Amino acid sequence: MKKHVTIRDIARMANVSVGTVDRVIHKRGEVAEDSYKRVQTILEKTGYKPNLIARALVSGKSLRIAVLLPDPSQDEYWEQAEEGIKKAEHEWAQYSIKLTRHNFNLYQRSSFKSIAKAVLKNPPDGIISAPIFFEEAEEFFHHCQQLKIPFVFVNSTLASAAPLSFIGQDLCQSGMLGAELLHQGCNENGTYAILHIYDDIKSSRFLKEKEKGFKDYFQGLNNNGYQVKSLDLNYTHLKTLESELMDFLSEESLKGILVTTSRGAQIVSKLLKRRGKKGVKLVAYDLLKENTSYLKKGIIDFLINQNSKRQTFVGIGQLINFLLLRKAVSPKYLFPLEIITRQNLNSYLESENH
Amino acid sequence: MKKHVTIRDIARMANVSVGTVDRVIHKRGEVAEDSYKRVQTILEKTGYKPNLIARALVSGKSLRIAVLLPDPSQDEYWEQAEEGIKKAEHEWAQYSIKLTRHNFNLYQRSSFKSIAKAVLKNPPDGIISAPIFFEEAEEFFHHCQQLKIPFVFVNSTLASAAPLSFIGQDLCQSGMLGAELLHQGCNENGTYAILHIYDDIKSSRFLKEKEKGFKDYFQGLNNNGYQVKSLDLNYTHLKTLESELMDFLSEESLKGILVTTSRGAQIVSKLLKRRGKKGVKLVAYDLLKENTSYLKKGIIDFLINQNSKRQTFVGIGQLINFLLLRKAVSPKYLFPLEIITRQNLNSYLESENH
DNA sequence: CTGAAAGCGCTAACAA
DNA sequence: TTGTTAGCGCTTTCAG
Repeated sequence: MKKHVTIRDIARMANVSVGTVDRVIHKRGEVAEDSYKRVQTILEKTGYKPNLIARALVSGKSLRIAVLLPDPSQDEYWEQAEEGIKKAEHEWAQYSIKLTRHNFNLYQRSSFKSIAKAVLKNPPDGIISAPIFFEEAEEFFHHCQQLKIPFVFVNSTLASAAPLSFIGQDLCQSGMLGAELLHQGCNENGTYAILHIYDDIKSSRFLKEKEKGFKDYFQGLNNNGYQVKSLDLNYTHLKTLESELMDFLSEESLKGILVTTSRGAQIVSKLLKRRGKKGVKLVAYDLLKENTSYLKKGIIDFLINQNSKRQTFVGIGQLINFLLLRKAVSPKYLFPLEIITRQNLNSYLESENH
Repeated sequence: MKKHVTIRDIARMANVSVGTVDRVIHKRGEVAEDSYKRVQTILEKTGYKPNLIARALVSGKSLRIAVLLPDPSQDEYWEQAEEGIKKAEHEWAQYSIKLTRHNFNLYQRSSFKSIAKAVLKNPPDGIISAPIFFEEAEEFFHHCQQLKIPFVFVNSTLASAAPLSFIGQDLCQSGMLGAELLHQGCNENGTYAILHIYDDIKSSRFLKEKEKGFKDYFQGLNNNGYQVKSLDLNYTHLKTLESELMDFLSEESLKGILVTTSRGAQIVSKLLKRRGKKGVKLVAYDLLKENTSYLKKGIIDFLINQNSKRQTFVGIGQLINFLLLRKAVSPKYLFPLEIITRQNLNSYLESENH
């Protein structure tokens, strides 16, 4: 009865041809004012919805999307991100999407700069990236905006760059969650610490957001029995790092530690295992191999999953929705803060397959 | 260069027409043996993948899917399931899918029987359902199988019925998780209980799986300091139920309770609030309004999310993938066991919007 | 400025 | 048993 209205239907109703209707739908001009208005009203009145299937079919032209992310071989987190890219590639194979990798060195801002530049040698239809290096990213994506190349961010964002979409998590809330996981259950007074252990001092920008949440949580308790510490450690001198950490762990009142980086989690886990847990809780991030192994052993109590695989998968999807299917995309796509324990770990690992 | 192989390409390569190729692809016979084999080999050699877009476009016929689920107005869990159905309806609007609701009474097996029967008055192309009433479901879905109507199950399954796909969670593992959440942190000895509070005694089948996991967890600890209890209570006499529960809560050694049903969670929360938490941990299921409210108040410590909304959403998707896009669907689609606390609740509620 | 027409890849009805 | 052909709804030339 109320079958789907097609472009043909409205052409008939407006006494014009399908070509004209298409012109007003895509606002590509060359339409007489009155025809335009006539078509426009009918479009609205009928609530016309284009058939995305047909649209995708006809535009056999293959999109080219640039993947501007850290080298997956440098870091397991970004290796998982690459898996999401691969999965998307497979999922959207029908649309003959062309993804080209542009991997930069995670620890070298100059690398980002040059690799990013190379992307524009042959401008793609869209870009997926992570603005890890603040200034460089800001400059580059401003340039993209001028070139009208849409881009999405995963993992972290850059408000000033106004991406088509940001796919990630609320980092401040994530810090609060970390605090809660350390503190809940045995509501003991004591010292709770947030540890940042990294290579490049400049990536700390995002870690500070987690730290804010962490501190806010304890502040909100209205209880003076807690001491909150934050510690920034540079990874470059492993020996001194370890001894500094051992000092830290020897503190009697220490009740819980949130480690914000994956490297950090591995080091702290190792040391904590060596000296014995002694009631110190440990919360870390992401389903990396070492992390899940320490989780199983009971050294790590909880993991918070950022799901980098799904982030990139969704990111590519958003880009395709926008570029190919011309669907609306939400500017912010925040993932839930997933809590992983020994007992639900497998359910997460297995559902990754979907 | 290596553009996508089309049905036309292989027709040319096999010296037949597209019609013949189509016939062998869909195995609808009427093809000479040698043509068949020739086409088949070329199909395999080229690794031909049909263009799902084109396929969906041409089959303009609208699928009719029957939704055979409990009345959403009876229960908030099933209300959320209905939201997933609505979301799917919206998501797939392009394909002009027709969903017809057949809601049965959650507390009345006879209702299922008659409503299910009505579904077959005008046989749909596919069915999404939840086999809550064992015998009735078994009989009905056997019938569906004979009629070659594919069906998917959400929430719980029926192995003997061999659904096209089951979308849900591992209930036994879910029980283990519940146990872990109660027990972790303060590793105190004491009594841990699993409570089933329901209206219809026969739905207990699924609850027993959770109970098994719950018990297995404590058994696995190799520690005699724990006492594990399970309690089955019938909801019909609220007054006696409450007094029984109060007795139960008064036990000194009680450390934690896992409540397996949503009604149960509300009653236990109320009572626990009245008499004071006194260190008793409470874990319940699902993001229902009352549950989240008790979670925020700190009466409930953790919720395990079964995500009925996404279950039905995915279920419809599986059906459409199979019926319309002819994609392969996995017979089991297990969701991760999501842990909800005060600090990540909002991140889950908000991500529902996607 | 507008309309007619040729496809995108696949399906199915109809001829041969 | 085969090949031919007319669409599915939309986009995009290319003539008027």
